[in-house]
Amino acid sequence: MDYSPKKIEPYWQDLWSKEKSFACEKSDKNLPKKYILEMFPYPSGRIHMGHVRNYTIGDVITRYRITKGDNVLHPMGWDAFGMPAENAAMENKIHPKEWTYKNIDSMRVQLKSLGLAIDWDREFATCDHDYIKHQQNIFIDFLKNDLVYRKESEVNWDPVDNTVLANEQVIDGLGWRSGAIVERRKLNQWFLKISDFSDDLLDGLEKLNKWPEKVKLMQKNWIGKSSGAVFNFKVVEEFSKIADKIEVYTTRPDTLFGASFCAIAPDHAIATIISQNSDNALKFIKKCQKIASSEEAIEKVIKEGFDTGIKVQHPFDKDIKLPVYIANFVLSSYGKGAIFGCPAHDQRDLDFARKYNLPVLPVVCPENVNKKDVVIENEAYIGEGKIINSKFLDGLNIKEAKKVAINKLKELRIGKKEINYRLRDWGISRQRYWGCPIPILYREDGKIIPVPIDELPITLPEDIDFSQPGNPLEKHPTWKYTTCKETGLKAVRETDTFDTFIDSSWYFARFCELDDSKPINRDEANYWLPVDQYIGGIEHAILHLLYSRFFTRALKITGHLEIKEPFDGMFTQGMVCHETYSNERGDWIEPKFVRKGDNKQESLHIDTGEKIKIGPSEKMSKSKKNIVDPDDIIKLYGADTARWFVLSDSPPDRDIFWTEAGIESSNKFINKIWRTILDYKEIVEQKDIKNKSEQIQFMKVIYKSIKDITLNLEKMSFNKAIANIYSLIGELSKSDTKEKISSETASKILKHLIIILSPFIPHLAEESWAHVGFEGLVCKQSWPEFDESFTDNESAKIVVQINGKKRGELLLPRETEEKEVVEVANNNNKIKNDLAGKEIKKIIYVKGRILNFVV
RNA sequence: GCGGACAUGGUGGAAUUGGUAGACACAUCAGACUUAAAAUCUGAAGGAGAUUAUCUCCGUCCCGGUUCGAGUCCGGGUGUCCGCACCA
Repeated sequence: MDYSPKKIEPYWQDLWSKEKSFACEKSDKNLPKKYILEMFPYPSGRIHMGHVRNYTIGDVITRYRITKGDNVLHPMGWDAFGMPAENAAMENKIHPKEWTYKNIDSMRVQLKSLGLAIDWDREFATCDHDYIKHQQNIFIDFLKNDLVYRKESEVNWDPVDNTVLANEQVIDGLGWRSGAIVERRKLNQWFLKISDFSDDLLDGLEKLNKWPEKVKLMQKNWIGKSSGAVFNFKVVEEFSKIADKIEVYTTRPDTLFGASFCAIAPDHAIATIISQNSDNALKFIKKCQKIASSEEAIEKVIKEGFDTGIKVQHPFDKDIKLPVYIANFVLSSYGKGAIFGCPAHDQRDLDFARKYNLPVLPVVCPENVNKKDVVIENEAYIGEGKIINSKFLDGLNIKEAKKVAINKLKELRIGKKEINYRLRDWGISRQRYWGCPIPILYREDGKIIPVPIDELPITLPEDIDFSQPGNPLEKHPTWKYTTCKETGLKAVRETDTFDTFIDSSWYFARFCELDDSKPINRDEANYWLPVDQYIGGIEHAILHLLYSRFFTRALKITGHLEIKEPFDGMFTQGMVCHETYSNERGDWIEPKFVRKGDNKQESLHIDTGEKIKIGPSEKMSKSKKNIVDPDDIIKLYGADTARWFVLSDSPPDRDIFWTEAGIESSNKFINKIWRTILDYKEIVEQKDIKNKSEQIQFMKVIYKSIKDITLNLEKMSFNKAIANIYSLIGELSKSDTKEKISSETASKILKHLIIILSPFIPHLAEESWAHVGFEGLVCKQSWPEFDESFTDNESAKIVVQINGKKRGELLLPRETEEKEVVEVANNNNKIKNDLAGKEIKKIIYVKGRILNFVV
């Protein structure tokens, strides 16, 4: 009987669906719970291999936990708002809503064809009116609890299209559609006070011990807590009309005597004043505004400054006067938007000082270097040392000098110690149509008020025009005009929509119960949350996870939740990569159009016969066309084979390289499993009795495998679990094994084997379970316990080393004492020879492992 | 530019967390079955060398260090990938 995924996979998918096998029970306090969640997908229309990998990993854990007897929640939804829908509207004249829901429908079918153990009863999309309603409700609660405010903030502005651009739409400083030079422009926008939680978000990381260290480190650096000082530079008298002081933040108050200039951000208040009287300053500021607003763009730009002519006094020495520059690398959003530069001990300041011929005075002397020999060439010294050239700070180390300098600033009443954070408040306004409307009214009397709760949801108008650039909500003839019910005054709606990160910051709580009456059902959330295992790409390591952690805290303050941390366990999976192919004209070619030539050396286009150049394996992307469509793979090999491939070989947190050979070999092995099961079924039916002592050996094989696979599953080492299965099947399918195994042993092994396989290849497992004649569904069986009495513990291979080099090995009982092992080793011919004529200085023995002679 | 990660045979990876480097696979080669091919089964295999059933040396990106012992720990470097706040 052939293995036919085309027939069996849809059959079992239908059955699971009909029987609601994975619809999870409501909270049952008597049952241990597990909430397994993968990051929900953006409904682009087609699933890609990254999805297959992500959801397969989650599915294996889900199915495994079910067999372990847990009450498992494993839901699915859609992160449905976002720019691609608007782009599709502009390019293909299809309404974003229609486009999105169509995509959801086709992706749901695709996901179901993977055989995922998902509770589809809890499905929702973030663009559903129901979800919008609750999200707007939450926002109003945040507003009432003082977690929201409005301020001016910069955006990328395309002066040709008259529209706001996302960072990804700015390519080398130019708008992606118009090609115009992008400018920075200030808009009034809504912000969430995430920075109030900086310390709490930082401290919370320590307790997240089921998170990857690298993710926690990235978040820690992102929050960027630093200790330093704020203080004022007094502006020299003759410029006092412009300003009397400049406030700066520094983490190096110890280097203050090495200061040779001050620099302010291009949008600093003083820069604005200066630009009113200086065309050159204005020109320079305008030039700075042409740099895109992303931090990356600002940091990469060549460092330049504009000398304002203003001078400030050194706080510790009135006679030292420093020039003030407007500099393109000073960020107004960090610290005070102004710094002092100490070129000797900061590379960026040094580069700047060399460019504008500013003095470079070293004030830190490295250990073991004479004060006179400290010379700064083209490299700033940022290491430890003793302070020099700094009057009252001389001779102190950096740490002491910081303290003394801060105390002095305090004494002079011009500064103080300050803790600063890199994390800034979360700007949530987007000038786009396809997002959740921000429920705010601007009343004609100037008041800004939330929309009354009973008027929610504020939904998007459907009759919109995408032929004009800009936000269609702004341009809609009627949508934004309304009246305030309470006062009867005229009002205008907020036409900005929420950042889509808001949508994904609480969806995991919504899955606990689709409660009509409120966003989050507290009882259900209390049972299910936190998510026990969250799984997603490393690209979300900072923003999405940090926003969700903040949101959960904010939801606690507003009474929606009782916890602070949403995700107890976090796992970041690697990307799916594929070789890139291009023809001689440099066009990218999809892998399915490439075949090997007759000599196997070259690759050819399947239709045209053109030679194809093979490039390096990179992350699958539409732009390079190095995509393999999961649908094609499932049609050709079946979902079980696809699942098997994405789990095997590479560890799940590393990148995986998709290859034709790899998927084919997976398929071959799946077939081999099927044949082995059929063979064992026959053995069971023959009812033969075989040699008894050999049966114990076979049971040892299966129990050893159960142990290895279980431990590897617990560690999420799916590639190793799969290697264990390869070994097991290899052992079981040997003709010798099949001859000697008894009917009874074969039956026991078969039962364990199929259950073990079920999380990985659920369709094949279900089919074999039924085919062999076991009762019920395999997905509802209990995971086999491994019996330690069958695991071989008695003997051990002990490696004998001389000076750490392997010279031989001995097979001895595991518990053998050192004395005895040395004796056996000394009687071993080879080791005796190797030791001959050498003086043994020391013997190191690690029980059951290694014996090392040091000679 | 800043922050983070990774680097082991021809290829993907394993190594009990400082104790036999290369498990398990892919590709390759040889054999069996076959008229033949495919499929399947069996076996070989890091590199170099020798006195070739065996043994020796070299070998985990590069340079240096700690240790009886380093793929694993420490310092320095190189390369590749990810994130940088309006992509999701």
